[in-house]
Amino acid sequence: MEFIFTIGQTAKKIGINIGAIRFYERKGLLEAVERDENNNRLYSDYDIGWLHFIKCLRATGMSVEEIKSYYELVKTGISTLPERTRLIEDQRKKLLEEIEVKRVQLVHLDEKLERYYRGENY
Amino acid sequence: MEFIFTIGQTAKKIGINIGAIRFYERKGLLEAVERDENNNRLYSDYDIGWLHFIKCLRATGMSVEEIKSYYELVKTGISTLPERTRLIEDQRKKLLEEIEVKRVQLVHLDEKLERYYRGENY
DNA sequence: TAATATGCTACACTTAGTGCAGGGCAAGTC
DNA sequence: GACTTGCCCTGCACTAAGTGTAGCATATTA
Repeated sequence: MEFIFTIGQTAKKIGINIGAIRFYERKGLLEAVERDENNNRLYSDYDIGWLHFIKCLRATGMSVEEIKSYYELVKTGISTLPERTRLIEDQRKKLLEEIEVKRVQLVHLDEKLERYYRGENY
Repeated sequence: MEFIFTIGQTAKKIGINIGAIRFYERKGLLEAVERDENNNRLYSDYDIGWLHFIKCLRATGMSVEEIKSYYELVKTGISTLPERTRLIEDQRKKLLEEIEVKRVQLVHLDEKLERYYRGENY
């Protein structure tokens, strides 16, 4: 009961496009998974967990290239834990900055709306 | 004293790439600006203000295509104020959602870091 | 037996730019 | 006068991170 999900089921479970999964595989973010007798990909719970985390990292703004580097570290083992920690910390910092930028833009939109609500044209 | 800035000065003022400005012009987000006798673009304070707002809208995640539609409405005049208000309101909503997504991802990163700090490999 | 659903690969296309090649023009300098 | 530097021009190629499509295979279901 290890490899149980087709790519379609996997994509649905994670909330990601089938093409994106294949794309990540091509880019090396993902080991080439097992195939059934018809050459169809099969995903285990473990694969799905990792894909889920890929989605999470992408949502934080980490690039595919960076995720790949991170994945290489994961594969190397526990010795890379400090470096991985640093990578995630960096990403956390970038994410905080992005949120801050978005918040500033929110204020700008609110100011614009205020003017529009007062009937001003600009 | 109306057209005073070269494209380089303008880009610096706004904090945007020269190529991006030309790109926006090509896409119709911007009227083709005045040129000097050597065919170099010249930007007025008004142009710079609008470019600044383009940058702001882009930072909220509004697409170039949508900004173009918005610009068409601006050009049409005061009669489009309700529609423009709706567009900005929609964008505000999307932006709030994006901020929320980022915040959720921040929590995920923090959880990951917590595990890493405890020496766990995953 | 035929229609429907799902999967495969390979390739083209998209968005929002960035970077580069090849050239023009003006100012400063040797 | 020639040369270098610095800005600008156009047009084209390239990038990231996918998405969409064509053409094909296989499996289930009516």
